[in-house]
Amino acid sequence: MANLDTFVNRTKPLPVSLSTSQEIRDRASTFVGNIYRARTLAEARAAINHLARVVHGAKPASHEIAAWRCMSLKAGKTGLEGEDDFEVIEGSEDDGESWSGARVLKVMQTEAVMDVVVIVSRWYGGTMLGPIRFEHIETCARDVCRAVRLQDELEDLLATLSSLDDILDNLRSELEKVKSVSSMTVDDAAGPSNSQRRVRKPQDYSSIRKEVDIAKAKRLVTARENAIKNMKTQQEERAPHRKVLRRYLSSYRIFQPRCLSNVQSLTNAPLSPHHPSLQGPRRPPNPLRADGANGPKLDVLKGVKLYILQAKMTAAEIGELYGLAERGGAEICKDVEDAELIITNVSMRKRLERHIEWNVAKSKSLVTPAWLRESVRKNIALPCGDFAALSDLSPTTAANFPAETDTDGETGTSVHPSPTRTTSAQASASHRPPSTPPPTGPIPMNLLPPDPPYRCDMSKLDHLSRFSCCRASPLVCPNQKLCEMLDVMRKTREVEGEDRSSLSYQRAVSVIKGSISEEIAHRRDAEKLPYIGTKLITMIEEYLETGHISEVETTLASPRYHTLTAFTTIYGIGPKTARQLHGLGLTTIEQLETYYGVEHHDVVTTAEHGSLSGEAQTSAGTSSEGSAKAEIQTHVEANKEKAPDAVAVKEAQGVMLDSEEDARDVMEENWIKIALGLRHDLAKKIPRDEVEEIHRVVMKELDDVEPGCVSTIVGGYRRGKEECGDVDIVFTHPNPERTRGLCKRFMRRLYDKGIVTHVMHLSRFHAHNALRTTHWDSLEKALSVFVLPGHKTRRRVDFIFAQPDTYWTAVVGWTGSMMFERDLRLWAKGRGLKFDSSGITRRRDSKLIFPKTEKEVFDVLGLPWIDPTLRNADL
DNA sequence: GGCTGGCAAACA
DNA sequence: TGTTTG
DNA sequence: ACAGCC
Repeated sequence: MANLDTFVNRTKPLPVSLSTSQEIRDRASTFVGNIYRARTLAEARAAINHLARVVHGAKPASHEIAAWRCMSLKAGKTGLEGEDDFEVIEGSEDDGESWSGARVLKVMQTEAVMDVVVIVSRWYGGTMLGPIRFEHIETCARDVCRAVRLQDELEDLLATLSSLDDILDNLRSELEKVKSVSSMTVDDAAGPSNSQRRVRKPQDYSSIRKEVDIAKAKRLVTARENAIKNMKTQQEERAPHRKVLRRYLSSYRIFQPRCLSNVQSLTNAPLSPHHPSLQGPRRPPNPLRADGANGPKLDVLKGVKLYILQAKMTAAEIGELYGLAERGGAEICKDVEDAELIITNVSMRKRLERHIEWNVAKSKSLVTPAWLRESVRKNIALPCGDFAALSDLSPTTAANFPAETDTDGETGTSVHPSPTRTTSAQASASHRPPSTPPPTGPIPMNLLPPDPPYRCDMSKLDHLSRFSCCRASPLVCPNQKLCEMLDVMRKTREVEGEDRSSLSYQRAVSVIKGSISEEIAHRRDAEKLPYIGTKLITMIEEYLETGHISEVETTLASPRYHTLTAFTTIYGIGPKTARQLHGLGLTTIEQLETYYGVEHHDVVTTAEHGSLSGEAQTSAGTSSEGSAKAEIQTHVEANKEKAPDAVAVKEAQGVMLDSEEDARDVMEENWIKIALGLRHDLAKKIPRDEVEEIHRVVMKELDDVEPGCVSTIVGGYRRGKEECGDVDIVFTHPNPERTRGLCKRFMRRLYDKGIVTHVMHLSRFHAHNALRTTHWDSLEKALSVFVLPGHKTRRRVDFIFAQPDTYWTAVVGWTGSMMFERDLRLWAKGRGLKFDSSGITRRRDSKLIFPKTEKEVFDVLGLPWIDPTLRNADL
């Protein structure tokens, strides 16, 4: 063997299959998939050849169907200029099995694997399989793609784990050193406190690797992180000088771009720092940001007036630089004119002139972000000349260097500008007292609402566009009555499960709301509108002549319509379930309650908190509940009584139900039961000022959990509704690492404090798997039931936590309205983009785009700016 | 005339 | 897996 | 069971 190996004389290792799928056998044909790493076309080709000729050499397959996706440098590019230097090279070959290569490629695209080649081999057995063969081929391909993704994720986790282990070790020994020096109290150590300085044997994670136990790896990572946190607090208590600690923390952070270790183990070629696999969803946190923004205050830049030009910067970088500037004690100017020093990534005069006048620039010192980083790191204001951002300006940059002038005298300017705000886009921003600046540094300007607000240029809107995101749709339109009638049609179609028809009516409503500024007086006013066809014209004509629409009237006269729509108002009951329940013979919500076994004390939540709410109580309860009210009293007094009562009611009406077999399926203790209990509260609209109060309370609580967060109230409130069905809030934190898992932590706290009574839905998103490696926590959300302290009525509040990079797409995505969102996606699709609330992706190459402001979301999509209050495309 | 119409994630 | 949610 | 696109 050794001889053979030397004989083969290869410079590269043989391709090794990263994963092999299960064999699929169907009528004498066999399918099996393999996946190989391939960073270039040549590597892909080598793998294909190797599989076909060597691996399958003894028993050649009839077809070796292959597809590849490689991220590669564009010709003549270095990779140093950013993501634009890269492109995706993808392709496929059928090897006689027509169309199949493309199918494999499609699977790879949806599975978002990159830098791999997938080969599905088929041994043909003599029987034609028909189209089913494509399913087999795709199954094999999907198998191996998913396996590789899991492997990648696991390797990432293990790499993190071992680096965390190292840090932990170092921390332990440091801690012991400190202990032995400072005092003799050894008793209160955390963790294994064997004082011997033993060298840790490298942890054995091979079983995790073998079992591909991602869950376990994740648990271990969390455990290590917590351990480190504990050590850190201990260390801070014991040793006031934190330099050592910071060194370890920063080493941890530096290691965090875990994909780096992965990628490099696969190839000898060092990766450019801009390789998209390092950008993309899992962005490598800048190590300097980690302890840059949070480190101790310095005086290096005291009195230096800085302006940070945000053009060509990522949100993360902006955050980092603001943090550094704050830490260095610099004064951050809102206006270029006030500044002496400009931090910028722009290196070309033309580009700069779009933001700053040339004459102004000439009087300043323009440096790259590296200057700020280095100055803070070395704790000395470095000469600017070495960091000139524009070579044209390097003389003035050096000459205008402000730190050289005596700054100590200007004590007046060293007052902190403190642009810090914890805020929403609304006027009701919750301000932090100026005396206590947040420990996390100032909030980057781009995360704050724009000042002044964007103006909506009506002339740019296309009122006859097919997309509601190109139109201005006010809350109420001149044809509101007509819209309400059409919405009745929409609703019947919806509850009846006729989606297409429902969509048509919804479109019609949105078109009318967005395109007509005056009342429709004649059918020709409506005829020119898109989505208004013959049927809609007929209805509109009838409305114009008679003031009503017969089809709407008959619908409104139908008990079934009212039952179904009433049922669907309950959280968790959609059209299908509503129809099922109706089919069971249930017609009122009260019957639903008995059906689901809701007990009355569940129902009347408001009264439960205090029987003083007699008024609210009667208005909520229907007449049939007159006796129910009495029952509640007895429940509260004597709990023993309630069970027989409830059962009795249930039996009385539920006899017929018991005969239904599948009725039991729906009966389980579930959200529907709880939602039924809360229905009176949840049906109530929330006035704007209460929305604002909820927001204030939420921000105050959040400030204790994680200071420095930014938020925007979205949803109907932001669209200007006077009364809202629920409250939606989008949050982020300038430091991306602060947002991870924050949703869960925060909900836990609110729940413990009794502010949130139910969490119906808690999620970690794994959206936007656009690149090879999985990325975590693009968006987290919680749907909750919330009660303001001191209030009685429970409210639906949705919490959405976004990474700073995706903050504005999240805001746009959650501001709505529904129709506006659908059309945003549709519009984006038409322009080769994919929009959702956690990002914008260019379909061609899966490149992620992170708009830095809400306006930029619209710019990227090529849309005119539309004010939130004009996004009411639904009724 | 045939196809599309928004979408992903979490429950049950 | 289908249903519901935003 | 409605409308638009190709």
